[in-house]
Amino acid sequence: MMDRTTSPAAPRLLRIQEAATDVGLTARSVRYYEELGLLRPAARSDGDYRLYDASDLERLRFIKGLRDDAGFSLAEIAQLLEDEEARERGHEAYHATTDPAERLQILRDRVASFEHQIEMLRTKIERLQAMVDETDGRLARARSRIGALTEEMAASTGSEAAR
Amino acid sequence: MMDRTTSPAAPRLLRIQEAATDVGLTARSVRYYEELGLLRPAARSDGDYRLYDASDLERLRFIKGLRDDAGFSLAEIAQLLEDEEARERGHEAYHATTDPAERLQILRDRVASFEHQIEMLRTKIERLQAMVDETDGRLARARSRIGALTEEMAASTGSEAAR
DNA sequence: CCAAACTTTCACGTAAACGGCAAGGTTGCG
DNA sequence: CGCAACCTTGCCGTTTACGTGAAAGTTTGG
Repeated sequence: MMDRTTSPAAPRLLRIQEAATDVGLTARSVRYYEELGLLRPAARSDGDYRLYDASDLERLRFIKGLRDDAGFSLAEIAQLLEDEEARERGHEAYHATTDPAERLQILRDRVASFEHQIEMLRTKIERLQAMVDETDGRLARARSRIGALTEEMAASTGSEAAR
Repeated sequence: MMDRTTSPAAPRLLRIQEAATDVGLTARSVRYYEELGLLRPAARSDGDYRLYDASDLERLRFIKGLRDDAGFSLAEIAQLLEDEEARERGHEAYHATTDPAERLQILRDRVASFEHQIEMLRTKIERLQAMVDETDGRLARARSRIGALTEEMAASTGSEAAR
């Protein structure tokens, strides 16, 4: 009633600066990622302005997450995204056929791809966890020394008080 | 009898190339790390060759682990190592005093430093884990679709066989 | 003692991941 | 329609983390 948008479900497109700050990047970085083939804007305006939609923002957040959190290089990220796209192409191929055998194969490829990605991440996690464990051990030793020391001190004050 | 090394418990020093390949780095990287203040060789030969001992190798492995596994920058690693050294200085200060209160303070600082380091690592782990979880979910969905599909296929073959 | 292999410092080169600026085109508000 | 604010491509600059010599000194087996 009140909302009289022209097209049904307008996709809400953002220009580069807004898209970038939205996900915590700079416009320059976003253009650079495009240059590397990590993404392409959903559309361009008449005047050739880049226009990004929600899925683009998701993709940008994914990239930023991999870069900042996981410390992956943009080249590695490109690889992961290529795998992702292979899965999407698989998705289309999946709907393009009705042959259950073909569909099964597509799904199996997806599974393998996911498993590969998970393994990459798990490897990193394990190594980080090993470092945490080691530090944890040293932390525990320091704490037990604190415990021993405070007991000692309590004992000595106690004997003083007892005198 | 057979082993007639001059000094008792000779520290076994390596020159840069052997030390580097030993831990999976290049000599250049090791020199660069020294330039950044990440480590200093345990000794120098008469002719000024860098000589590394076991603890140097450990330190180099630590650096490499942080760089490769955790994706930390050398600047971040420098920070972590500085914290570590602060702890070591604390260790010396610890043995230099007998005042229990002072010792307690030193131990508390150590604990705080360890806790800080663990938190840094845990943060990274959590973010990676979140990515694993998401991928895991997608993996599960793909697998359940495989399950449904194979059942479907089994059913259709079954009905054919039943006819 | 000598040559091969290793090392030193100094210096320049490079790939990755952007930052920043110039010259010009685009949008959109008043 | 005018102009401020944003965008475009192009290009050069910068930082990080090394690679790659060059020229000279050091070690060590034979």
